Order: sequence, then C-alpha cells, then structure tokens
Amino acid sequence: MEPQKAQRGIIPQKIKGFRDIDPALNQLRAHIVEKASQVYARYGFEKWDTPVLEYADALGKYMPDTATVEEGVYSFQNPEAEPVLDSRGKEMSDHEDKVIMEHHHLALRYDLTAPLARVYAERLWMKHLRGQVSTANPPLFRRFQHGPVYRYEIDLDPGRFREFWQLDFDTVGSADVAADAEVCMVLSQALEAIGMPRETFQVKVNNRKVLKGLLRGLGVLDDSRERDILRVIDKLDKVGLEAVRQELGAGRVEKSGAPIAGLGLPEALVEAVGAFFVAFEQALPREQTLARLDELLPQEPVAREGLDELRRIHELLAAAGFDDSRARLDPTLVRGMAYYTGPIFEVESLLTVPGKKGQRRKVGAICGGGRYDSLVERLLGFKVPATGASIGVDRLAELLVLSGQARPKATGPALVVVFDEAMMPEYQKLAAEIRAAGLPAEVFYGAAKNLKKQFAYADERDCPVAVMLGEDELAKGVVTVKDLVKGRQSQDIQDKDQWRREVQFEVERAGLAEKLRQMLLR
RNA sequence: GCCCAGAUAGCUCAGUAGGUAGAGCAGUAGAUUGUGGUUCUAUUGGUCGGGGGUUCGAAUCCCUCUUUGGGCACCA
Repeated sequence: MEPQKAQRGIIPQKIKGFRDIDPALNQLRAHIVEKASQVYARYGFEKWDTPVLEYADALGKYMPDTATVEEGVYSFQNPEAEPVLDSRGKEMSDHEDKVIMEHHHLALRYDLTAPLARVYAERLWMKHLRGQVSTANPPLFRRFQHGPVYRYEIDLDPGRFREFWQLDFDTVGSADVAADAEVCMVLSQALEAIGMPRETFQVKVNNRKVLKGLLRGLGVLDDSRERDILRVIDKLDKVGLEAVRQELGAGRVEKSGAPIAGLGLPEALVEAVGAFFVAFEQALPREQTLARLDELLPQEPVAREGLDELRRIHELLAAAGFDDSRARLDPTLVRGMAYYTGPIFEVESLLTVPGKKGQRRKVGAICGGGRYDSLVERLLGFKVPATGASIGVDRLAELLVLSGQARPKATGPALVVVFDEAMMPEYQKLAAEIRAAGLPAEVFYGAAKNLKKQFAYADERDCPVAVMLGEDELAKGVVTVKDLVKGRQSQDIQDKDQWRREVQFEVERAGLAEKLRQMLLR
C-alpha cells in the first residue's frame, strides 16, 4: 500500500489505543500498585513477574494458523526458528531424521492469568511427566503480579485501551472455599489501603453454581444455552429487568433503532428467571440473602452446593471481621467470562463521575475475579483448582481522578535557581545538601538562564519551593527561600514587591534543610 | 460489525441567501535587565480532517475515505 500522490511521511505519534503515561498519572498508578501489593503480601502472596511475550500456544485458546492479527491478541511469528516438540517435550524429526524447525507463533499476553498457568505448569512439568503430581496433590502456589497486558480491540470505547495494567493475586492448588472468602478480604482491604473509603465501593460475591443450578432446575441443561442466558443476565444492572426479560424472550428494539435479537426462550422460563432476579433487586444483609436463596433455589445438587459455599464464605468473612458493609452476597452477579466455575467476585464503585452534560455517570466494575478449575488443565492434562481476582489499575486511576479523589498533578522538587553560571559549583553543593537531607532538589539547567524563565519553569513543574543563592546571600551566609505554594495562593496581592515580601525570606544556610523539610511536609 | 452526531489556531468553540476565516484561553515579547502568580500592552499561530465533484468561486452544497464522541453488539 504505497502512497501514490505524496511521499510517505514520518509522523511522531503513538499507536492507536496506546498511551503515554505522564508523571502525575505514573505517581497515582505507583500509589495504587504499592498499596495494594502491600496488602497482597500481608496475606502471604509473593510477587512474580513474567515476560510480556509468550508462545501463543502456551497462552491458550488462541491458535493462529495464519499470520493475521485476530481474536483480540497481538501475535506474530518468532524471527528465530526453533525445534518443534512433541507432547513429551522431545524434539520431533522428519523422515530424514532432521529436527523439524519452525518459527513459532508468539503473542503478547492478554491477561496475567494465562501466564500464571504457564508458570505453574512449567514448574511442575518434569514431575508431571514422572507422574508425581496429579489432580489429587497439586502444590499450592500463591502469587501476585502487576504489569501491562495487551488486547487488540477492534472498537475502542473511551477508557478502553490496547495496553493497560492489571494487578492480580491468585491462589493455585486449593479447592478450599476459604481461599475464595479470602479473595473478598484482600480486595476490600486493598481498596481501603489505596485510599478509598469503605462506603465508596462494594465487594460483591456470587457463585456460578447457584446460577447453573437455578437454570438446571428450570430445564436448561445445555452449556452453550446457559452461557447465552448468563450473558443476557449480565446486562441486568445496565439495561434493567424489563429489557433483560425481552432479550431472553422475543428480543427488543433499542432506542437508537438498533434491533437486538432475543433468545426466544419460552414465556414460563423467562418469567421464572425474572422472578428470581426481582427477589434480589434490593441489596440485603448476607443472612437474609442466604435465607431467600434457600427458599428460591431448586433442589438441584449444583445449586445446593453453590449455596453451601456461599454460606461458608459468609461464615468465614464474619469470623474474620468482615461484615456486610465490606462484602455482600449478590445472586444477580454474573461476570462475562465463561471459564469461572465457582464463586465469582466483583467490586463496584459507588462513586459517580460527572459526565459531559452534567449528568452523573457510573463507572463499571473496578475489580473482578473468580474460581476457575481448568486453566492449567490444558497444559498439564489434569484439573487444578484456582481462585483469584484482579484490580483494573487504569480504570481505578481514572476513577480516582475523575471523581476528585486524587489530583492528577505531580509535585516537583525544590528548585535551585542559577543566578550566575560561575557559581555552579556552589549550586551543586547546595543541591547536594538538600538531597542529603532526603529531599528532592534540582538545579536549573535550561538554556535561557534569566530568572523569569526559571520561576516559570518551577511553576510549571509545580515545585513547592525555589532556593536562591546570589552574591548577596553568599556574602551573608544565607539563602533566600521562596514559598511557591504560598505564592500561588496569594492571588489577591497585586503589588509585586509586597507579594514578594510575603512569600520569600532568608534562611541561614545551616538551617535550610530543616526549614525545607517543614515546608515540603505540609 | 450496526445506529446517531461531530471534525475550523496548541485547547474550547463561533462562523448558511456559497465571495479563500474570528473569539476566549494558552504561547511569545515587553512594562519589571535578582524573580513564577495577579495586572496592563503588543504579537505569533490555521492547505477550515484527506481525496474527489458541483461552481467563475466551497469551511459552507454533494460523494467518498479517515477519525472523534454518544448508544448497541462483542469482550478469552
């Protein structure tokens, strides 16, 4: 596709769906990751990092036989040819006994869970071959991980990116419901540690077995049918019960005129499903939710098993001091992903964000997770139970900024003003003194050294203070400190000299660090 | 992939009986050659998203592509 009319240009620009992260956002992101990680670690999870690039086969589901980018994954062929291995890990040969070489398909990771499965399976591979591990004795593995993941989204909604961060924690190798209860505790505590007050979010728990059991009781036995129904129900809080009813039945027509095909379920089934969700429209205390589930759920074994698990989760949460305000049972929770097999989790933000036309916009889920059995199965051939959850770092950061919980502005260092280039050694010494006290300091290195520029730079960087040292100060053994924060606030003073007198003062060189410390800690 | 609405200066936008463009903010410079904010003055910025068509003439009308926003579908 050569441009025909003009020479192809080189335009400096980002790939669509990718972002530059400025210092302010980086600071916020680091805060989120650090606080949540501390909580994860306090529960015993250990931090792992894995490569962003993996063999496409290992990531699963996705098996490209062409070189095209499809299915939402960035992939390409390895420029390096490598041997093809058989299922026992041995190099395969052709009829001339030559090792078969291939350029394997590689893919950027699309989440952190698939690489987790690979790490876990890779560590067990030899034992697996020797038959020393099986579904009866999977080792316990608890790790947390954060970093960028990549998805080739065709349509980019606002707030959706092709590179974004996740912050996961998972327990692999335990089928104990206690591990699921713990997920709720970790999520709740992590968000509080990040600085979200308890009343601004809600941890919600449900169980896929409950939903499965409900549908079975109503005669839905087919898995793909079940998935279709769950997908519609997942939209409940978005479109409302009536719309869900219609979509389960004959379908409906969107306000915009777009028709939405219905599943065409029989009237009686739609009504039964609708009735169940009406019963849980209002948030109830966990005890009451359990009691009502007990009444409404059919005597299907799956349903009862799911209910027992929820009951157990409630017990354990209560024992650990997590009451209704910190985690709630929500039988209407579905979650989109198909691979969940047991308890599922979601954190909904209760903060609203001012929309374009002044209306309040709700932000969706900021965390999600659940139990999944089969992720490792594809790699090792037997089921390994696992449960965990993930914080959507970027979505949370955006939420904090938009809702006014965090200000998106990085604070700059103390700026050492350069009066006279000849005194540069003195400025370096001064900056070193400030840094030695553990405070950030920067000497001005810009091209134009007039003071106006230097202060404009300090203002732009949001520096809290500027430190000035000229011949006068040097002779007196002092430095002049300018309080830029106060200066920014004193907009009512119009007289230049008076304004200056208000915001700057001389300090003995020896007491400078202490004075700056006081100012920076405000 | 579908429906709707946009694309004009760095940003937010104005600009219809079709006659090659304006405002506010930002930027730059000065008042203030040892000073950011505030105030005042001057001033730089635009192939009006790309291409094609209608016309003597198009930011304005038509077609098309690209792109942005709002809905929907999809989301391992």
